[in-house]
Amino acid sequence: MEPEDFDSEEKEVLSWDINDMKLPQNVKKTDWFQEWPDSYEKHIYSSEDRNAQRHLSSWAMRNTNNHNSRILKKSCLGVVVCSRDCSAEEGRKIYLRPAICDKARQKQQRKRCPNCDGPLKLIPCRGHGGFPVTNFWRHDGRFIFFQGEHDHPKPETKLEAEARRAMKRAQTASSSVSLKLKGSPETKSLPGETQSWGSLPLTWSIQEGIQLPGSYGGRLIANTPQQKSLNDSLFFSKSYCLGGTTDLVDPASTLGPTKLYEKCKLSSSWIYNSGDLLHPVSGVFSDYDDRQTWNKNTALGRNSLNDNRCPNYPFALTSWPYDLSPSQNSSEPFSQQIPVEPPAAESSCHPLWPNPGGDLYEEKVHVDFNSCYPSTTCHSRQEDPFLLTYTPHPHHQYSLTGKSSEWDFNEEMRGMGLDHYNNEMLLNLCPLR
DNA sequence: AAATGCGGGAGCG
DNA sequence: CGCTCCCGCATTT
Repeated sequence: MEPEDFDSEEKEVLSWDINDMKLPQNVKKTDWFQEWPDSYEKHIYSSEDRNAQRHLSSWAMRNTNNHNSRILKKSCLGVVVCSRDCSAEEGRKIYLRPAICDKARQKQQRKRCPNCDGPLKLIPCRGHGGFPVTNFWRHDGRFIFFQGEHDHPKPETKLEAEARRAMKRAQTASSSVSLKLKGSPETKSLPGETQSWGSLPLTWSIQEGIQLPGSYGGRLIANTPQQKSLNDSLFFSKSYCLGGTTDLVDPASTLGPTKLYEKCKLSSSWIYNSGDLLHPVSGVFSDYDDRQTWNKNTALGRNSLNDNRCPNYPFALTSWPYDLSPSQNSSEPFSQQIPVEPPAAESSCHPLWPNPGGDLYEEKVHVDFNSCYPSTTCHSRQEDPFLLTYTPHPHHQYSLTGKSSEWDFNEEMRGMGLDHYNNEMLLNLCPLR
């Protein structure tokens, strides 16, 4: 669709900027939550969207003070990699999620690579003209507006990271037991949480390859119109890549965040339709104003978190198959030689675990499958880092150039039955098997 | 323990 | 002056 095809009202909805005094309130369709907003994107979410309410992102984003209480600004922390650039089984690289808390992050960097025990290092995000990618959120009326962009490999999602930690703990516990039995010195390795799980081959698979249900493995986001309306199904759709937006790479992404942002402001050319993203750009959310509103909504229990019936496992798997889209061809040279992918997912184990942590985006997951449409189209360029990491075949290494974090193996996976992967994944993921 | 959000304050153009 | 980033604090998860 061409911009010209929109009437003035539609243009208003498409041309807003997070900094506008007034944001469009005549939004007919809200967007499905995007876990991995990349390139320059703008989205309008329902104020009832839990993910949006929480200003979530699979990218490791930290709050940044912009001295504007109405607009929440968050900047990307990048990704934690092995300084030795080691490869795990089948060439998988280590991409850990940077801790959001400064203190925790410093602590994290003192830990060792779970795979080779080498030192870890944080690769800062330079997606915005050399500076960290920024996301903006603003609550306004019944909507939550998002604006932002990214350009590097994805780190593991929050859920994955949590899962990994949980797994590590479990491992530690079990190794302690075994140590006592065997008298082996594993416990000493606790410098980094990674160690414990690092010893588990399976872990890697999990971390990298799997997405947790909860982790709004966003990569799978579905953008079909139908999906949008299903707030409660959001997670599900994401996980399963039901909708599948097409994340396109916007040239603007090469610009710095600020410039992009400005560029966007100036041009109302993006076409962003909630479900159908014609022109993805990174986003900023603006729902701040209505925070209370959502809180109320949330309080109403739209999505009860207690609902644990969602199948954790399935989600994880789903992501892959759907991540087909070859990257967003980002031609941008990644400043780091290291592919910043999403941090390994700890969550990988989730599938098997009875809802570790219990808070994995719970709610939505259980969601109605009916409402989801497994579409083959899904996929957004950015896939989950994990997904990427998971390399069924050694030769499937993905090249992380620029922002694109897509791996070739995705292509291969395409066409393969999901079930097949799921099963395999599960097996691989499950350290306890 | 971490994640999140807020806001003071410093540095820079 | 506007913007960004760093840092500490408080609250939530």
